Amino acid sequence: MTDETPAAGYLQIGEAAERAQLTQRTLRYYEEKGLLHPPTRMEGGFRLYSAEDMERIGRIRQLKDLLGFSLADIKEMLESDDVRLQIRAEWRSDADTAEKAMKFRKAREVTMQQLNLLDQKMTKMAEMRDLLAERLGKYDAWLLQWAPAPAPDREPEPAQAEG
Amino acid sequence: MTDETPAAGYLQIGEAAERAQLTQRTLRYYEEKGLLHPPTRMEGGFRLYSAEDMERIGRIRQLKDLLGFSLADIKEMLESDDVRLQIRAEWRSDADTAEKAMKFRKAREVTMQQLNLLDQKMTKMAEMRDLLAERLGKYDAWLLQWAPAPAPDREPEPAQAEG
DNA sequence: GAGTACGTTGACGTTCGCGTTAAGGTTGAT
DNA sequence: ATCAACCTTAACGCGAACGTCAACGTACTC
Repeated sequence: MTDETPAAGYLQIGEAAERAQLTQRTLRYYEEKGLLHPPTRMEGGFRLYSAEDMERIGRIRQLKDLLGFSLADIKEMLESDDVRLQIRAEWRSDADTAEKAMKFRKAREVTMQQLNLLDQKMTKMAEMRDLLAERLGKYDAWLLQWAPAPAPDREPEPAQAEG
Repeated sequence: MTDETPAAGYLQIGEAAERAQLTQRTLRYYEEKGLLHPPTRMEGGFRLYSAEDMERIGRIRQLKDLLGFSLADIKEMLESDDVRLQIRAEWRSDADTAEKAMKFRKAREVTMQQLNLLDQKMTKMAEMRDLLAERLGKYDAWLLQWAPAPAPDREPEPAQAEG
């Protein structure tokens, strides 16, 4: 049993950082900034990241790298996620239905905003893509006609446009 | 003829900044960092931005806001654009075809990279979108069943997923 | 119990992407 | 000639998002 993980399924900050492709400093920084909930600790104080923590870290990377959001923005988005999870956790509590509905509506609204924002970005990106694709086509046409030397490396398939 | 523009079609930095929704400082900064070619100047040294300059500025905004790229990244992307424009400018020069072909291949390659990068981003964004949409659906289902109070604000149409 | 690898909390440093004076020159109208 | 509006460069400042020590504690092995 040469177990490398100190507690089943939990990761120390070193492993966690490596798997997430981030530095330890960054993880601590995210925690400091409230993007990550303070993870559980070992007796001695070592941080232990759960699978959920790792998921959340992944989300952060996504939102940052993919959409280029600031950590502040990401924090907001994650907090709306938290609302959702909290709802699931409270599910069995007998708070009256109206209250639940309120939370749901809140969560729904935030989700909607996120979705709309994403759609906007995607639309614009699609425009950019088309422009680039067209440009590429022109290059290829020219090269085909004037320099029939090496076949084009690889054709990028049309992203997801199909009739 | 109360003409506000000092030279036909050219804008001073004030107007340019306003139209581009950026600050003067930012324009100067972009120039300083090599993202913008030094614009032509008036006798006294005032910057004069051409329509092409303005287009380029627009591209920068797009790349920054939309994709969240760093200015360094954007500079690279723009430089590949410059290659393209340079080709068009040199078009009439009688450099031999082989040389042109080289440049075209170079330009093609860069464009391809940009396109692939965009496709990657779009794919991931689409995944995120689907996730959010699904989540939204669950909220709506719940609300519909348990709290038939206010009709949902507006339905976001499925961005471009069909098939 | 000594060593080594890994972790902890500060605290200061750095780069990016500008914002903000400061001090002065240019333009165009009066 | 003067004035306001606009511009110039230079330089310092600033928040975000970490990097990088320093000093010290923990965990596990031998």
